[in-house]
Amino acid sequence: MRLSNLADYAVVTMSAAARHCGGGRTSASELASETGLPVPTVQKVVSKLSAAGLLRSTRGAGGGLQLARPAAAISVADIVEAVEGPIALTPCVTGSECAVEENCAVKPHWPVVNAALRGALADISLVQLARTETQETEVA
Amino acid sequence: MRLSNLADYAVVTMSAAARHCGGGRTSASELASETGLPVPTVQKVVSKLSAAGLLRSTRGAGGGLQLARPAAAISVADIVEAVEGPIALTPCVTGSECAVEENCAVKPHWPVVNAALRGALADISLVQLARTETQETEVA
DNA sequence: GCTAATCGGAACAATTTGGTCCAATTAGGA
DNA sequence: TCCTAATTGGACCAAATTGTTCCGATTAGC
Repeated sequence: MRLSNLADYAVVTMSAAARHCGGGRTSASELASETGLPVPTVQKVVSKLSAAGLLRSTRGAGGGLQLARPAAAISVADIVEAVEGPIALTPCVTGSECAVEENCAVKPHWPVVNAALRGALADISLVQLARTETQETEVA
Repeated sequence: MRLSNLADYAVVTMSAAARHCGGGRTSASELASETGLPVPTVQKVVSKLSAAGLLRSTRGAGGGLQLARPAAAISVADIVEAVEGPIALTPCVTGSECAVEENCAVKPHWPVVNAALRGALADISLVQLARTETQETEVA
């Protein structure tokens, strides 16, 4: 019931990358120094993120990373799914391989919980995360 | 982002145990045969469940299990927390040991998601799960 | 054409999880 | 009163996933 560390790092990394929306060009090492995470870890996170289509990477010298989409169109749910795969609390939700599929009275209840979780994650976009820590309690 | 198998088994096991609310006395092997789960696995699940105070166990011959509380007072959140510990998507929620605690703009958003998930799990009680699979779509 | 810088994937180590077994305990019968 | 049988409780071991690190492939710039 806990988010994996990689997914947590991915959210932080994307949050840091969103602050470079103007320039658009950032490197993995720069993101590592900004977030305080080890460089190899950020590299792995960035790889998964770009493989999922959330980050656009340019190889070679002078290359770098940039957001594939505007920050408003990227939610925390997208980032988590990019790293951990589809959000599914139980195997029943996606596939159907359940050891006790016959008399499973619990199955019809899982999609409700799953939707609630995913909805809560989808409600948070990158623009809300891109604000610095000195954000005040804005009366939204 | 997936529930552990043990927690899934625990929910199924408790759902099966709730159907014995009348007699109150059930054994782990009986629950295993009803759910189709391997016996040792049910034993382990039952141990954690009784250690958490959700199940009352009586040792010795003729002993057995029974729900410590009425089924209406037990929610899925209780079962999950009994097996996996407190529900916390990130370490920030419970403790404060975060590698990037300084400039973590993501931290204030996690309690919201965490509460949404826990609320969805707490809304489902054992009485809803105790119904057999032949339950119809009751217009609640 | 060469060098330097960067991403991408592969390999290794560690932690947690899942499964199995045996010992401690106790009610029931002789 | 003693013995037997049945059941839970905790401990042990194997496996999978996760987390970290490293090295190779690729490309712009000189």
